[in-house]
Amino acid sequence: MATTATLRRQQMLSKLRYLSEIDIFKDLSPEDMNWMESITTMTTCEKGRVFYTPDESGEVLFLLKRGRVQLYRISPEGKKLVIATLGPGSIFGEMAILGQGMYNTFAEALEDCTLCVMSRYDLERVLLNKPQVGLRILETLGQRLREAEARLEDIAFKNIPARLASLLLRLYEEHGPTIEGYTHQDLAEMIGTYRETTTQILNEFKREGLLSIGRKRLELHDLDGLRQIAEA
Amino acid sequence: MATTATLRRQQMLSKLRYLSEIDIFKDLSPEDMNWMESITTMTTCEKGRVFYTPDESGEVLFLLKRGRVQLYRISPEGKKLVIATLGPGSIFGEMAILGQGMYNTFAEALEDCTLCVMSRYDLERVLLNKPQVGLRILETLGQRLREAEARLEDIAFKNIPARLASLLLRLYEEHGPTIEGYTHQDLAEMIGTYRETTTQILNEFKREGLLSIGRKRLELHDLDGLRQIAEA
DNA sequence: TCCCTGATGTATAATTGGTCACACAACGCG
DNA sequence: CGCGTTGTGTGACCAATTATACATCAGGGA
Repeated sequence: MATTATLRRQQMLSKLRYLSEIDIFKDLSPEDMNWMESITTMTTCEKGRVFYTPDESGEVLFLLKRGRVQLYRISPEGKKLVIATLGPGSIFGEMAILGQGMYNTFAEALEDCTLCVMSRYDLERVLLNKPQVGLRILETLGQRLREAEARLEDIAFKNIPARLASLLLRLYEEHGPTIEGYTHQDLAEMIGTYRETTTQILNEFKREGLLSIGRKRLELHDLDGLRQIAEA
Repeated sequence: MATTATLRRQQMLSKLRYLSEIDIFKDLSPEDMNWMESITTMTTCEKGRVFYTPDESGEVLFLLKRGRVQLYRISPEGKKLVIATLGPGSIFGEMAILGQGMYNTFAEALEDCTLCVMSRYDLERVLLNKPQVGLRILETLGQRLREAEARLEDIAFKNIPARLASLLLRLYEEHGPTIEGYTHQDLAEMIGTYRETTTQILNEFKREGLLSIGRKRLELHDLDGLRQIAEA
């Protein structure tokens, strides 16, 4: 039954991921789209650029059209924790609608990105005129809330191996069995631990035949084994 | 500067708390309100009742009119983690709009509650017809997201004393310097640790003159001291 | 090619916090 | 008032992680 639960969870995550791809504006008419175009500013942002930091106060909403973005926080000691990794179709800076910036949060482009920027005021106008858009936003917000709460549970209940296994399974959903482009450091920041610890656990996993390791490259072999570890 | 940051945070939390009191429907006309009444089911729920469990599949949205509700999850080992404590005006089960239940989550009435229940379908109708309502919901959802992410940060970066101090400061915002009605067990569940550990730390705090302890009762004396501990 | 830098491997001490096992105190109810 | 239940206090022990300190390795650019 443990396995059933995990399976169900995997399916759920797939679905969520799918939902995140939904275009917020997909059910607007062409004229409405034109209107939207006219009030939003479209910008691009090269890979690696940190385009939002806690001190900038701009009350804006970002719509990610292309590329991937990482939101993270930095502890007083300089430790980094990745809060969310967002793909095309995502909305963030939603807190703008609360009249609050993304307190404490940095946003960094993981790839070259295209994004729309809206002011709080314009957002409100759009929402009042095009309720469907509100529904879509509600969906993506709800998704992020669920992910955040799930991670809260993970980090509170699970030990590091379980968290790492969870993470690998999530990455599997996105990338398939070959996960490239992440350093141990990156992985560590996503589960809130040390790079050294991550290396240790990965090697344990390797010893158990769950995966094989290359430079910035992981190959998952035994998904069920990982799922079992992720349970604890 | 550490103190400044904390102060800013406290103010922020106050504001959030205030926002959470907003009535979702406050800018509807009386006729609209009647319409709302007609499509929602109003129920009451006595203190202590667990009125939502993970196995019930009902795709519903709850609107809390009166009382307080606690959302929590239970680990496979039976450990409990409080995800959120909600007051009047809160919305939950929002995941209904995603076509997903509150996976894994229990909802329990901390006090006698009055709540409205809506189906997913009705919710959509309301949102499309009354965009202001969508805005309000977006606000409260955003607030919960922010709280969840803040807790994620806490639990990832801070040690138990810091988390406990944080919690006490949050409770201070709600109850003032005298915090009653919480057992050590309750506090432990909110920060994701053991009752024994909580007792230990509380006594340390007492020794340092930060607070005094009674049965189900805490009296905060040195807020700045607590803030300082909460930083780490 | 050589060197520099980023990435990975490992070992070790120091702590924290989890876990178990009780003793005791306060309250509430018959 | 006595007793069971619930809340609190503490100690011992131990496993998991932190934190620190290097060694090594791979790849890319000068």
